[in-house]
Amino acid sequence: MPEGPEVETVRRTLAPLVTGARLGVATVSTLPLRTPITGADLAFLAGRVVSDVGRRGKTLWLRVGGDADDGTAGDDHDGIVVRLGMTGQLTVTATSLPVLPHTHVRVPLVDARGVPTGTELRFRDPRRFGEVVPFRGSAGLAGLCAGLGPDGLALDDDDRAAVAGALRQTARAIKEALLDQRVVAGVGNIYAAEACFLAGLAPTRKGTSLTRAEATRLVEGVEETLAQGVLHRGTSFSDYVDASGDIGDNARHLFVFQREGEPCRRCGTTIARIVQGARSTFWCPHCQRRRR
DNA sequence: CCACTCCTGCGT
DNA sequence: ACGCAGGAGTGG
Repeated sequence: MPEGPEVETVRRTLAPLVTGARLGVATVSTLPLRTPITGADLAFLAGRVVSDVGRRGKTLWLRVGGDADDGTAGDDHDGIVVRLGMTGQLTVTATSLPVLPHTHVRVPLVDARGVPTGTELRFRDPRRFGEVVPFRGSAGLAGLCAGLGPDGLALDDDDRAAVAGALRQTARAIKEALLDQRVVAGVGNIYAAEACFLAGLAPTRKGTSLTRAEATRLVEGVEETLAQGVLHRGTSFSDYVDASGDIGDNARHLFVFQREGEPCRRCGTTIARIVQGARSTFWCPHCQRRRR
């Protein structure tokens, strides 16, 4: 997926397209997503106005205000959470454009009288590891974000200290620890490897082996690589697109991810690939020499 | 800690 | 035919 920078790019491109817009009646495909839903589960959206598009880590949400068309009273904390999984796409598309295969949720945008405006929100996800989950009331969104650590794109000094401390406490390899959304939210397989590179640390280093200075560098590396990802509007290898359907440009700025066999951009050493926790890790054996 | 699961698609 | 893919959860 779509890791934090990609989800943030979706949020930034989606917000101006839907904020203040009124939603119509959602349609939902029959194939189950990670969390199965039906059209009835999204019926509360009809007639409501999008008030806010938010994100924490890889979790994106739309909140709606006002009351529903069916007369039931709305709560300003109602909405939907969208998780993109590996191949999810959340776009605003002209209704006239072909509906691509694997499109699972469609929500038309309508005017005050309920007349379609000609665009719709679409969630497409070939592998169906993603999900669209309705929530009602403030406790609903909080529950869906429970367990997420601080957002890696918005760390304050307290967060930085907490993340560095958590990394120094785990017996796991640092690259695997970075994938744990409870430690820091929004880091996935691309940016975990990139953060280790920027910190000059072998991805196999145990968290408990890090000095304070190394842990601080690793947190800085996380922040730097995530910020670079947003700057370049996300990394597109296959499926990722923003809310307008545009790909991101960050792949060409990566130092190690998916660069096995290619020369390191810093030292020319051949980038290596190893497997950690059943997932590929790319790294530069020279720039990330193991110390200790 | 690991292995395995959910899925589809693409490259070799 | 097989391995691999940006995620995340479960069960041993």
